[in-house]
Amino acid sequence: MPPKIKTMERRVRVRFAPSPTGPLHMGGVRTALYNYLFAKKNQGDFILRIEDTDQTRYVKGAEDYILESLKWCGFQPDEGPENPGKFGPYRQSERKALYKQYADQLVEAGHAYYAFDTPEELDEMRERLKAAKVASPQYNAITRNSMKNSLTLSEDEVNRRLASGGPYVIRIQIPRNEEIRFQDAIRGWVVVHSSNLDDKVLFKSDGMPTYHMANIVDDHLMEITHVIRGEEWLPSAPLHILLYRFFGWEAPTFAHLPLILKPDGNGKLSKRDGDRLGFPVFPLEWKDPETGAISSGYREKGYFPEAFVNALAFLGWNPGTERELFKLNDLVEAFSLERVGKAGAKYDADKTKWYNQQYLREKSNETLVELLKPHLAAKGWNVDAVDLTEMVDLMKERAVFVEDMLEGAYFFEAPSTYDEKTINKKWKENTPAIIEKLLQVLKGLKDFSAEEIEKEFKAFIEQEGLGFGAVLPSFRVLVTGLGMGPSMFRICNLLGKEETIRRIEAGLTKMNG
RNA sequence: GGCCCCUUCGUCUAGUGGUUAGGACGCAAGGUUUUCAUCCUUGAAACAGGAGUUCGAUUCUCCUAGGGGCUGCCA
Repeated sequence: MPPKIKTMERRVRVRFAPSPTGPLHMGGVRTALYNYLFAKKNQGDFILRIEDTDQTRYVKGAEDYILESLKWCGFQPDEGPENPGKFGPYRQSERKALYKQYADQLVEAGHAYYAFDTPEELDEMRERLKAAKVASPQYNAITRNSMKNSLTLSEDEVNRRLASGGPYVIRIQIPRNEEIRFQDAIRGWVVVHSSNLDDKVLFKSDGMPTYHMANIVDDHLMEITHVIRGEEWLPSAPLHILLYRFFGWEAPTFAHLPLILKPDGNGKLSKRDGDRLGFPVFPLEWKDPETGAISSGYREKGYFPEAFVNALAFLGWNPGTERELFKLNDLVEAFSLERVGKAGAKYDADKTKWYNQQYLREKSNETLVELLKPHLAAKGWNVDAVDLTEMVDLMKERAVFVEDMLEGAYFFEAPSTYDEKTINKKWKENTPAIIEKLLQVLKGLKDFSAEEIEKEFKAFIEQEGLGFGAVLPSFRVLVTGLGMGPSMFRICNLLGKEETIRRIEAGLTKMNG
């Protein structure tokens, strides 16, 4: 036998398919991230498709929010509503006309049927089954026989109802007794018996397809090769497999991602968690158009996108090495679906802060100055007199966020209060006299460099027979108002001789008074 | 309730049929530092439980427990 000819590998195409029902939360961002990483790793396409088939849940601004979030994170779709490829349109609402024929096709083939039951009748059926202690009350192979549909009604009646223009839905007809199996890229074989599936609505009475229908049709038409989505979709994957089979289409590879869980109690992290847990669940700040309520975002909280993305990537995936710091392009290189875990991961907000600290320290002083400037401007400080590069160099080691460097307020204005704890502990009876002497030493300095100040300071305390602890804290608090901070000598140098002396004199006066 | 998925330090995780079960965050101690932070060193901290397979199971199988998801004309 000749060897099997290996067909040309299809170009990898993945999609991120959020519904615009509000801001995208971090779980959604991670799903988008993994899709992007997988696509880029395999030289494929990352597609954004807006799943807005539920017109009642549409939220204004949500789509823009999604786009902006992806942009902030650094992974933008190769095709999407904003930059259509040849598979458009990329909003399902704009593809509406397309779906009906596929639903009809299924009806004709005997894989789907019309159903006319009202919502009340459906409720009633579920209640009845519940009362009868049926394990899973659902519209299925058993119950559909006692409902109003094209399987139970006469052909005439069905035609009459359809012709009347009255509401109807199209439901899939799940086969009675068969095992549906598929191989998930993350979980291996998943097997479900068809008797556990229900006759899901494929086509709604408002003329829109449901997610199940639209997602299969669009993934096929858009030539999606891999469906990478959250684990919450796992239970409906068999339904999707069945649909591919009924249409006679090749199913894409499925990969169901583990969920991101709340760090406290239990359950998956959800939009509703907002700021309740002490950290944002959204990439960007979101203002609810209805209530005006604001939910904080990582961007506005001062997180770097690379820190946010790095932290997200490591929630459920790891490279198998001990390296922790990966920027987006590093992630692309290292990523593989095989290394995605199966179990849900509790989100650790502290770890994200740590990532932020790492990335902050990695940035150049010049970059940090630029990032800090808007914050300084907001404070209304005159920053011209201060060497900001030096200031940032002093402050960055102790900062997690750019904004933390604002602790160095004393570079721009003399302290108005003095840290009480330091005063109580360090300001002794003889302190004014010591500071007075120190002041004279400083006044006598020609060279006000940090090195020179340090040298003279040390000589001074030695001569006086004092320890650092007896002088420096008081010195610091007079100049900066604080009991802690970076090198005093560098601070003085940065402030300049004149300003340093002025502050000490002012402080001495204040303390004596 | 039913169905499906999952289970290594507090958290994120690496790992192998025979390892001192490794790393990171966090925590604690010590060192450096005038101080805080940084940095360095050290430490405490895990294979859910029970059977089975095996010379040997954290690793393979089954059961139990626990956790999670789904159970809509929502996605």
